[in-house]
Parts: sequence; structure tokens; C-alpha cells
Amino acid sequence: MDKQQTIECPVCPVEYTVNMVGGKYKLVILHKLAIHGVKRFNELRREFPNITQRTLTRQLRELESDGLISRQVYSEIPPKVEYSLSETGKSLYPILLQIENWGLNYIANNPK
Amino acid sequence: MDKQQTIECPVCPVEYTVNMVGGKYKLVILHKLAIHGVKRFNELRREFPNITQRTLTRQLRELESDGLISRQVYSEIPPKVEYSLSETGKSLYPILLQIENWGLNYIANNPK
DNA sequence: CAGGATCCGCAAAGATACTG
DNA sequence: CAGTATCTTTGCGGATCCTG
Repeated sequence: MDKQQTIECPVCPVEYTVNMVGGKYKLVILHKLAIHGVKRFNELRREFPNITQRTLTRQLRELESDGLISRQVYSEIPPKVEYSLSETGKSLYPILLQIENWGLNYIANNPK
Repeated sequence: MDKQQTIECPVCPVEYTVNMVGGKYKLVILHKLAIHGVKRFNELRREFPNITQRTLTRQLRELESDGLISRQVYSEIPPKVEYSLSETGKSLYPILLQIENWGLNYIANNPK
């Protein structure tokens, strides 16, 4: 006789996702990587004029430790580091595109 | 009352979306409203055991001023206020569902 | 019941300087 | 080029008390 199945939803799945992509710049970083594929550190920096090195580094490190992006280091001089979506990160692709489309729609319907 | 801090990514639709739904509880609030339709203030409070009245109020006010939710006040005693998704908020429905599904998948594939 | 008014704490972000 | 290291600041959210 089987044991009763236990419910295991200690946290809400939405909360789970938000905790991983909720950083200030995380979704835009993920989106840039989704669009462009691979980006170097300073390429990402230029995408966000107001971000500081420190903040960008931290957001990237958190995304990496959550397994959403990959960090490829080339041991050469000058240094070269490439960021891209991991497989898990790529599974966010539909969400990222929908967020972009929603924003486009919002802008179109709410002219500044 | 201070508004949530916004990021600056020149003409990036993702930025618009993130600035509107980027609050700590905003996406989960929107998701609850998407699922349940209409919720009163204290009903929402009970959904998030750790949220304070002030924080919930602020998140709701910001969502309202961004046009994502509607606030229906019944002039009676005791007071009664109902929150629900506006038409604009309802257009987030696919995103909210995908975020939920992504979280479910992630939890399923990464057993704690 | 649904908040408003204050005061507060702390992580997250910014500024700046330095380096392998 | 791609970061560290420090220091400072801010802003998001929490705690508590009060009210129509």
C-alpha cells in the first residue's frame, strides 16, 4: 500500500522564478544574451550606460551561480571573457521574448 | 511616497516591463490576482505571510498607478476594497503563466 | 477592515581607485 | 580587458502605532 503522497510546494513557483531573475539588471542582461548569443564583459557594459563595473560583475556572478549563464574565460592577454545563456538560461527564452513584446506593445499604446 | 527605482537601458522594451513588474512582490501579486480574479486587501496579506501592510499597500499603489490593477472601494463599514487585474494587467497573463511553469519545471528538475 | 504616519535597518547599488 | 577593493549612499521593505 502506497504511502500518501506529500505535497511539496513550500514556495510558490512564481516566487522561485522571481528570486532567480529578480535582480535589477538580470532580465535585461538575459535578454541581451538571448538576442546576441555571446557577449564580452565590456560589450555588456556598453549596453547599460549607467551600470557600474561592480554591479554588472555581481549580477553576472549571481546569474552564473544560479546556472542561468555560462562564463567562458580565455587565458590570454588582454583578457577575454565571454558570457552566454546556459541551457537552463535558454529555457527562459519564451519568457524573455514575451516580456519584450509586452513592452513593445505597451510603448506603442502609451505614447510618451 | 517614493516610487520604485527604475533602470535605464535606452529604448529597451524589456526595461519598460521590468520597471513596472520589478517590485519584490509585484509579480506574485499579479499572479495571485490572475488566478483568483478578485482579492481583498487582507486576503492578499494572508497569501504572503511575511509581507507587512505598508509594503503590500505600496506595491498595490504602484501597480495601480501603472495601470496594471484596479482598485474598487466600497463605501461601507467595515471598509471593503477589492483588487483585480486591469485590462492592461490581464495582458500579462501569458507571462505570468510561463513564469509559473518555468518555476515548476525548475523545481521538478532540481530537487532540493 | 484597510489603510496612514513614522522611524528604522540592511542589502543592493553607486563612486572611485587600483591591478593582473 | 575584466575585473577587485573600499567606502558611501539609497531605496526597498520591516516594525510599530494609530484611525475613519
